[in-house]
Amino acid sequence: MEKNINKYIKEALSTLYSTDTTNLVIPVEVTREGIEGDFTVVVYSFTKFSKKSPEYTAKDLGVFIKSKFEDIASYNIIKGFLNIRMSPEYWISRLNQISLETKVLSDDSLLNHTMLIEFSSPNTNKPLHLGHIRNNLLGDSISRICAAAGIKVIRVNLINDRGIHICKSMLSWMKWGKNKTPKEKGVKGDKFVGDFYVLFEKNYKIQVAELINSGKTEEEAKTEAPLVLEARELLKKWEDGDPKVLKIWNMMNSWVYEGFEETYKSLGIYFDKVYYESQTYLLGKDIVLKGLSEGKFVKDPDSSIWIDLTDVGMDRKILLRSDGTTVYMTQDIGTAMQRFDDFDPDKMVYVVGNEQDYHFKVLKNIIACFNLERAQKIEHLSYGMVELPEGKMKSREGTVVDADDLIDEMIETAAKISEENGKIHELPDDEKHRIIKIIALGALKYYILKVDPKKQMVFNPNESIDFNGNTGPFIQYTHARICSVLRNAEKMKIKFNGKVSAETNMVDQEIELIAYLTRYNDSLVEAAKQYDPGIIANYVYGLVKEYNQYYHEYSILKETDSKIMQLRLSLSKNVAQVIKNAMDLLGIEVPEVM
RNA sequence: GGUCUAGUAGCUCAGCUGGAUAGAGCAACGGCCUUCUAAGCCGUAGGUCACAGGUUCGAAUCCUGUCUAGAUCACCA
Repeated sequence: MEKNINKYIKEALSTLYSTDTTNLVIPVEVTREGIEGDFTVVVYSFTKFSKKSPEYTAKDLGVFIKSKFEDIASYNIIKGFLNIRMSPEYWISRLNQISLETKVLSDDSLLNHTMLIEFSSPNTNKPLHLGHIRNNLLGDSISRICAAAGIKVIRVNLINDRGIHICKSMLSWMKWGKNKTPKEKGVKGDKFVGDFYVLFEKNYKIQVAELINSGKTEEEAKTEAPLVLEARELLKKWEDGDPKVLKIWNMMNSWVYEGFEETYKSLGIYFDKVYYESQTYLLGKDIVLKGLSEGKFVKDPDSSIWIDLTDVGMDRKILLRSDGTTVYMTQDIGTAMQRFDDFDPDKMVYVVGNEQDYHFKVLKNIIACFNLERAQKIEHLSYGMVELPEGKMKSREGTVVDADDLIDEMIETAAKISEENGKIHELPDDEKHRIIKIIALGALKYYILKVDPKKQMVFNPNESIDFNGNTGPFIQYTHARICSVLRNAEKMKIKFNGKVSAETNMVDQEIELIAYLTRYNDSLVEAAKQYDPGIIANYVYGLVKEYNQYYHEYSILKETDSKIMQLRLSLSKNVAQVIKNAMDLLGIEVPEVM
């Protein structure tokens, strides 16, 4: 909050009541609407030092700081609340300071840290869907936020490129693919492979039904269906390194990666390093075997290997199957250790849905068996699922919202709205498309990122994402509008010297805007600490609302007092800059015309 | 059954490390474009902050219990 107020109150407390203020937290807030003042100190907790009523305590403090510090213009007291008004000179100097500031002042607890963050982590048998979009956007935005707060960020993707699910797609293609490639069929690579996965499931289901009809139980049918047996055989061949199988595997995966790459590109997402499960699962296996020999794990009579976590209130968890093949956890152990070796980060953050809370608890415990320090660096950024109004998305019921389709729809809507309301008609086509895409993605990203990551969120595909109100385009629009004003100022040969005179008359709204601008740093640091882009989204929305009211009420370019005009230009310029910076943290671009 | 999340306006969400009168947007209704971009601004209406206790000067916020919803506890990933 406001460091000066903090300091002043502490000085007042120690002088007036000889309070030891070293570890004291001073509750300073922004004064609420409708009450005179800029900051409010809640004094109830100080009555134990003053031995006086809240009102008298507030009065003591008010008198002290008013007489001692010239920043303080006035104060008033309502019950236990000391409302402080800062001097206009103070606010103007703050505004001029912002204009000069380029670097964000971060928190010591964040600087010089290295953070490795894993996000996206797709399977190679399905195209990306709405759930992945939330994951990707969160990972991207948090990476940006932490980097802006002074943390060294390494973005990592982990591709789940092996396992029975891949074999199903492969088998399906080998049987019914007629040797066709995505290019020949004109289909995006990940969709192409995904379709074969669906085809497999379809035929598998038919086989299961037939077996049940011929008298098998459901469980028997599911494990004995010829297709699933073939898929297992394929997996075995893959693990044995059969060159023919590996060739198909490589080919199909490369199709998928091409498709993913396209989706990442349209979302504006990138990684510093990509890990593949196929390259870490054996390392995980080695670590498990080592752990077994060191007595950390136990081997069952059927020779499956387990960790027993009943001491810490959890269950037994399997680490290696009885046939010696690896499970999901095995590779995650390997990947984690590999990354610690590769980058030695201070924090290792996993952006993974909350359905895997238990998995990461167990992972932490397993890593702790080998290296306690490393285990403590692991953090699971657990985010809530995206649900449809009817409930969970189910691929079987065809209710999955495809990522590419959603982006395309957003672009279509943005184009329509721009056609109706926008000012981009006279721009060249490619520029027009660029801006439409910025708006479409702005709407989508803001919609998803403004929600607290921890919370489950509902997405209704029938109601398109809004472009009015608390939305990305609304914020982008305000930026474009300010840019327009500044362009006009230039046309009118109005000079903006970048500095506001200390004698400028200000209205309350102007002070409020300055105060809002000064809070950008706090939001950034808070968002970085909590891994919550929603804090940034809320902040920038509030700023924009405030500015729009002001913009509506006061003219900038028609102002006759030149000092006031400089103030308004400075405010506008700073608001535009902060919008740009804040939206950048969300991975959203802001257009200068729209 | 155990564990973990969550429940705030018709809908989608803020607010939650206790502070003053619980906020936005959407949807509904009514105003404001010959005036810097109306994707905007102003107004009306909409609430037992799931419920019940407790803690205290003060509780949407903290604690306990209950109800509801979701997740998880696999030789799936």
